[in-house]
Amino acid sequence: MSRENRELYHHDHHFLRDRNDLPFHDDLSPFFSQRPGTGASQELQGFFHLQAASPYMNITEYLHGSSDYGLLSKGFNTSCSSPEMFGPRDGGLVKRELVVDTSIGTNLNVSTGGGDGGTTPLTPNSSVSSSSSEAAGEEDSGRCKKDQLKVEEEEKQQLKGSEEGGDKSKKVSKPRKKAEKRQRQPRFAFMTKSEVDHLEDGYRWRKYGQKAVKNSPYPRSYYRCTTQKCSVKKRVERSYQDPTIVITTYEGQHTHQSPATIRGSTHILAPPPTMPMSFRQDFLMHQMPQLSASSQQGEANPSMYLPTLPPLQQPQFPDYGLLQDIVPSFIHNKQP
DNA sequence: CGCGTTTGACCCGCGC
DNA sequence: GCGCGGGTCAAACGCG
Repeated sequence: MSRENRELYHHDHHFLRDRNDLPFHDDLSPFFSQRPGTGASQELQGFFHLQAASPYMNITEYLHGSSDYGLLSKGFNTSCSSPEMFGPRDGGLVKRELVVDTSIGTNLNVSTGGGDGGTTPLTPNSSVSSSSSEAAGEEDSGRCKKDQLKVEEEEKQQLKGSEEGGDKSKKVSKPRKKAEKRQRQPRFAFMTKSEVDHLEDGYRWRKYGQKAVKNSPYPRSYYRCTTQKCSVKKRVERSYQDPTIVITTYEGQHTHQSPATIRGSTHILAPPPTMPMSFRQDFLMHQMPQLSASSQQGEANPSMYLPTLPPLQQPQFPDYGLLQDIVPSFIHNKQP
């Protein structure tokens, strides 16, 4: 590790320890903190509050303890924090905060054991918006009809238009396909301390858009998985409050293995089968950016990241032992 | 030539 | 109804 990196490491440490104003974007903050009755000014505190107040609600427990998506969803909704992960990558330094949002999506609320998948209020400390999943469902069903009608209408108009020979706009010569309603997928957000915007996660992404973010000098980039029939998307934006923080939001589940995984790194970190595929892969890829990046280049070298962990936290896996080890350590750091 | 990025325009939902 | 902002499309462009 270079001297520069070492300095960054210390900086990062301070960041975690001292900053109580973790930066979130307006649109992301609701994912992380949805406590009713809290003002906007408390959005940021909300997330931190959760980290501190829910020491036993970490992703590892859900990986271990839940055999159904409902519980997993609950846990995700509660917000999870990942360990600090340091290591040189792409010439930059990467540290990660893991935050999971499934409040928008409905896919995770698959038949929960207790039937409380999206409706059971959690602890007062949790940030769960239990109604959002339901609402999303209703919304979806409502919108579906609407959209279908719209599509039919558009088709009619298109026919009309072609008959009349009118092309009002050059740009939109082809009407967009809207047969399929835009469905909200489960989202999964990471906060990453990184110098690079687009982080390697083992998948291939194609950028399909970029938008300026309101109240932020940094644009938001939209990526889509390049694999055919895989509709996973991700948004990448830089926090306007702390430009060193990159917020990556995944949406959807990969219908395939990651290229990096295929190349033989799965035996090192086999995620639990209970975790949705994309979450498992993305999560692990994000926990092991160095690994995924290096394995992608055919030079897997776990020692690249192992030394960054204290001896006791060095993974004893197979399996996801690393997560198990790291998450509590991170949380312990948060304990007074 | 294929693949990925850029970028302006369009779509759509939502709040007022 | 209108405006705003987030999300997406697709043509143009760049690069290897």
